[in-house]
Amino acid sequence: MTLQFHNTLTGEIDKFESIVPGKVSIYTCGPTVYDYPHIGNWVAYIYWDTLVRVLMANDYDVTRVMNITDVGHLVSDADEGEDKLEKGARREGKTAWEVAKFYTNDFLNGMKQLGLVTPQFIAKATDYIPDQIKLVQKLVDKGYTYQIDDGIYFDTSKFPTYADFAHLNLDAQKAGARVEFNQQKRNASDFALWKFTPAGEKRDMEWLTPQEILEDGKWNMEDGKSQSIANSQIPIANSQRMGFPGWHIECSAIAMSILGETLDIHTGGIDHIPVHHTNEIAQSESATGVIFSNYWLHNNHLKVNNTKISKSLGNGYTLKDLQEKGYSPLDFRLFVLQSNYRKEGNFTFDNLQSAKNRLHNWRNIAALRHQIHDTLQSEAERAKDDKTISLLATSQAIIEALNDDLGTPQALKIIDEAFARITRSSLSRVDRQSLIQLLETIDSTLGLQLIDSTPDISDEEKKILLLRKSARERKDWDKSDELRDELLKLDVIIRDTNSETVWEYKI
RNA sequence: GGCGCGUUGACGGAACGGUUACGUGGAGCUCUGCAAAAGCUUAUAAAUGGGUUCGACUCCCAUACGUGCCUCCA
Repeated sequence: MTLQFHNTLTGEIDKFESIVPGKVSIYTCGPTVYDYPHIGNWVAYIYWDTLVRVLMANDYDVTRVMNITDVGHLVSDADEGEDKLEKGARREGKTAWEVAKFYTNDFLNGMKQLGLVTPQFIAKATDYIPDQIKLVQKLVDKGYTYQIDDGIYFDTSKFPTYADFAHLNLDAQKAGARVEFNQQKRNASDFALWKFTPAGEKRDMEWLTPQEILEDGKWNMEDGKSQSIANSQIPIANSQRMGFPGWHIECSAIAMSILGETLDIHTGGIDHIPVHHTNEIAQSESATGVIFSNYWLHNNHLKVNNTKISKSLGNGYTLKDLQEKGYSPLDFRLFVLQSNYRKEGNFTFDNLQSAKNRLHNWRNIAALRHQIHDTLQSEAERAKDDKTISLLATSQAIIEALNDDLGTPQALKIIDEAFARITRSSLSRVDRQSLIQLLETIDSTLGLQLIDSTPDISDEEKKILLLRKSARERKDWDKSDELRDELLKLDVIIRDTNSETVWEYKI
């Protein structure tokens, strides 16, 4: 099976081909750091992490960029309303910079807990202000922009394919819109590239608006009239017009600065299709004249108890909430992998429990590697062994399942079937090396850390096991049960099969 | 008001125009020193009504319900 993904750009499952053979560039829309991420946010990062792991399993050299939106952009697509970071700052009595730093660290910590591969570039928007200005400059120079009272806007009517990506019906949307648009905008879909700090305000995060991106060195004053900055009546301070980037410009600027004008893959949530990604495409392709990204992958959303997660409803659990209820980030990771990234998921604690149990069972399989010895049989004999052969084929089957548009549910099924073959057979017939190899494949593609999370039992515990073995051999059942209880207290469960005794983790 | 999506068993969740998905949980049986595991069995699976077809969970139409975007949010 070749590597293929559902591409929003074409609406089809497309065979993946990178621009440079063997190398792939990916841009992932990252978090806005003004609050704790909820489980719905994490779903996206888990799926895109799987994408990266699958590409690596196919021997691609992956260069991935994820932005951190640490500059306040506005709360709505209409470029109106309160700024999230400034709002968060007020809520917590901190500056926007402090808020951004705090939640950036929290996010990075969450990534670590979930076992997400760190992107090669984690780009903070505030570190790329000059790049963003440069991109605005380019669009100004090419005539794609216009300036109104509150900022510099992109004229979407100058990008004829604007509606194509999201299959928008702009006229119908305008007619049905329930929000009022900024009356100065030429088209309802026009968006801000650069916003001016409102007169008389001081923001925590603001930068000097370069004269070059302003129209003829003029700007509209509050009375709506254009005045020249050369006018000596205007105080010098006013000529230093402060501003900040619009909502969409950072992703284009960061992506192209680091990865070049055309990316292989751009990822994000489906909610980004109609506005954010549509705007990214418009501004990027207007500036460069070449296609911005060859593949666009979008993850569906997660619901909680069949209702959507939203900040305003306050039903978004955080990783910490899950941990307080006894579920680890990896339990959640397996829960997420149980469904396809394009399907709307539904989170309930029952479902999470189901994933937790599944992971626990898998860990007990992984622990078997400590309990079997390297087989002494020859290569020829090993090749004859069904179990060995099927375990080796399983690794390849997992990768092929994932290659087909990130088929994580199918991959999990393959793992279950392979593990079932192991539990059914006598331990002496399982080849240790091929089990380890399978576990390594699972960990590298799905990030479940089966190997790291399943250490061997202690020497003390092994000693008890041996004592119990001899007690059983002389049919001293009282002693045997006593030793079994002793191990249970140490969180080791044992079970006796026909030929041997197997230990498992209690938790 | 405009545009779109979904509806599979107790729960989660796949594939597929005809063949047991798989997992988690429940019940029963077998095996077993006990326990556990495993194996086997089991519970009216495809929202509803039509249509196409030799045959539909799978394709088409309608209805119901749910839900998403257009407004924060992945």
